[in-house]
Amino acid sequence: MQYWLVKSEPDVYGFDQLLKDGRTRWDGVRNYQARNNLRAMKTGDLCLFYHSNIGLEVVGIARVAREHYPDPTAEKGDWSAVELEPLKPLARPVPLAEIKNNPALQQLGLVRNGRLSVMPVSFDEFSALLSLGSTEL
DNA sequence: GCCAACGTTGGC
DNA sequence: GCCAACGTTGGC
Repeated sequence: MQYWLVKSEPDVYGFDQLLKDGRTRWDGVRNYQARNNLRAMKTGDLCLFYHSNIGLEVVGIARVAREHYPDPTAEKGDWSAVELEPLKPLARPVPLAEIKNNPALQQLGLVRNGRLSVMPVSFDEFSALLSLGSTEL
């Protein structure tokens, strides 16, 4: 079991929309590092869902429902998509500012490289974020 | 709206 | 293969 963090702008596709849809294709990634992370995802892996640009907080947990396959939205190039389904929202969203102030979370990709949209999260980091979010699995 | 950080492109 | 120029992302 691996843990991940994915970013989305909530005015484009937010966690509420994922709850409504029940499942979605995670496509449009056009960054090699993020793509390679998508390819490493296994069915059942858990993803923290972060709202970038608006909100700036971790809002929910999703689960990998389908492993990577060629991204149908890519007209050229070697890109991948996965499918995600919602697990549950966080009881309390965790703001980026709080993450940045937490010594245990300084290694998080979100803090170290603000531009990466799909990143691995260690079990300890995942646990710490759930705890900050007053949420249990 | 600005700008820093990062990735990509293309000339040499 | 280097590096300058440019584009994009995303926090502030």
